[in-house]
Amino acid sequence: MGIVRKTKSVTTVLQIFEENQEAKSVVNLIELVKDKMNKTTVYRILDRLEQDGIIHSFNGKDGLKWYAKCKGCSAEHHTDKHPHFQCTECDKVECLSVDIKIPTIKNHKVESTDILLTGRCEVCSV
Amino acid sequence: MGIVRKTKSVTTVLQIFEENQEAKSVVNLIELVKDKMNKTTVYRILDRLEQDGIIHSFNGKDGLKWYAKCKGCSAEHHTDKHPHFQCTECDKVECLSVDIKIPTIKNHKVESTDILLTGRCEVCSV
DNA sequence: TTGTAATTGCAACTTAATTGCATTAAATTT
DNA sequence: AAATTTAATGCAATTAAGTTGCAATTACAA
Repeated sequence: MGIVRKTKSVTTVLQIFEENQEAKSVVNLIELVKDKMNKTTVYRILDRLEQDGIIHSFNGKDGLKWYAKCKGCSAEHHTDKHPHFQCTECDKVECLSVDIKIPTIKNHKVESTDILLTGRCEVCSV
Repeated sequence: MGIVRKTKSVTTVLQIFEENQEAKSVVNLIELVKDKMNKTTVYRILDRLEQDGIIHSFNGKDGLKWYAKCKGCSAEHHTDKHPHFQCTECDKVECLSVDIKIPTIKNHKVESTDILLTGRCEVCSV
């Protein structure tokens, strides 16, 4: 179990993810709530929210950790095979709802799949 | 252009990639050559080799940077859409030669694709 | 209201990666 | 073969993401 007590900090972080579906980097999140809580707290809350399947994490193009709200995950069944798209121009990340087929790999037991597409987003591809 | 002079350090790093097809993390590479060159040199050589299309880089499951030898890349045409597989047990990374179809994303100009599969490798899945 | 254990703040720490600058050494020219 | 040029390197310091230990705080159940 991740979150046990619904503290002010937890509520604050959750609100950010509920405002829109956009993924956020930890760095970005820390900046957003820097007047309300410590960065360690942010890391720990994100950990717990992910354990509960409320949000999911992935690495952005620069290796930084990003989080976004899950649409159909629980603590037990944490399926997030959807790909992410990061803009090379504005760095923004979107969750994509396309389905990508991964073939089985001989002699390998694939447990998770991380797909990051990079390029120009709608706004930046003008 | 990346590499201009073929120094001892460059040769040393290249040899490592030629020994086998296995991908190596920068941390691992620095450790391997720590008696022969400075870590800054390792970072810079890897940068240059990648610019020349001799090796390619990607992020491993922990966000660390990994490098592996390219099979059909040049400085101009750096196509590396092959996925990578990292073992959750031994951390080893392999380049996979399977082809994964990425659908076009509406209003997005996809420039590159990074796919990282994680799970148990052949050795660790016993 | 009180007890207790989860949560937080803070400072220190770890580690990957970068930077500036003086020095060294490939490789070209003389 | 020596001189010249400048790419490449070493080193120390720095930046930044992420972690840890511990004391103080606070949610919440009894």
